[in-house]
Amino acid sequence: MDDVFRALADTSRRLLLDRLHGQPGQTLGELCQGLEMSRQAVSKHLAILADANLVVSLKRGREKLHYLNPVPIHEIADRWIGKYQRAPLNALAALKTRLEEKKDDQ
Amino acid sequence: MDDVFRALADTSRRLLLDRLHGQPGQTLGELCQGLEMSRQAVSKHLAILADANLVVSLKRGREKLHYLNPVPIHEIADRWIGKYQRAPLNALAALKTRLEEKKDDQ
DNA sequence: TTAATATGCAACTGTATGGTTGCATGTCAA
DNA sequence: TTGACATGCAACCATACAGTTGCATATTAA
Repeated sequence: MDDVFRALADTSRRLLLDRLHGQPGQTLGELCQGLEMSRQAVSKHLAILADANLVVSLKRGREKLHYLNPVPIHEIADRWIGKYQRAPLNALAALKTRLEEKKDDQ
Repeated sequence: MDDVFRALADTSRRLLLDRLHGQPGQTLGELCQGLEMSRQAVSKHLAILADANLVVSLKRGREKLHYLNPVPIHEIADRWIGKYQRAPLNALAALKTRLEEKKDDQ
């Protein structure tokens, strides 16, 4: 799961996921279009995303088609975020008002 | 939102969130107990979490009480993960079986 | 006031990371 | 077969980052 969090930490990689979500099966070259990065930079990002299993790929001739794999994101949502969904929002709201009352505290 | 993803990328910081989730209002010293890190390392992590608004704190005398703020996590779940929840799992499953059929691709 | 406690700040270090350039490999088309 | 195209690999660079050590500041208690 660490791989997934690490992979998601970078804006460029989240952008790539976003693009693959919008249009699945894009090649490396297609993913590069419109980006400021070099092809090799994109390739490295894709490798990191693939290591985290967030992207799977399929070779077709000299091209490589890339697909978003939402499963790790689902798992994070279920196993990790779910835990914090049950966090006491009301208790925090009360704390926040206390903090706002005496703003000098930082 | 970038701050939040960055903050969540580190295992130690997720551990700290976990501890604050289990027992809210802990001081820096309390959070250090049982960890291998130095106090300053924990302090830095807390600063990063605070920048991302994942942790809010409240000064009480010479102590500083730390609380988990689940709001940014909720926002990520709603605004970001929600988008991928609607990703076509079936299409991917089909792709995966294709990949497994000819494993030499990778 | 003084000592102990709790935290904050700053400088420094090693390593991870994002990015580049250059070249190699593999595949398609003429 | 030859050239163009798509991708892969390796070395290199600058910066970010996690962590440390050392000292400063602020609060409590004797």
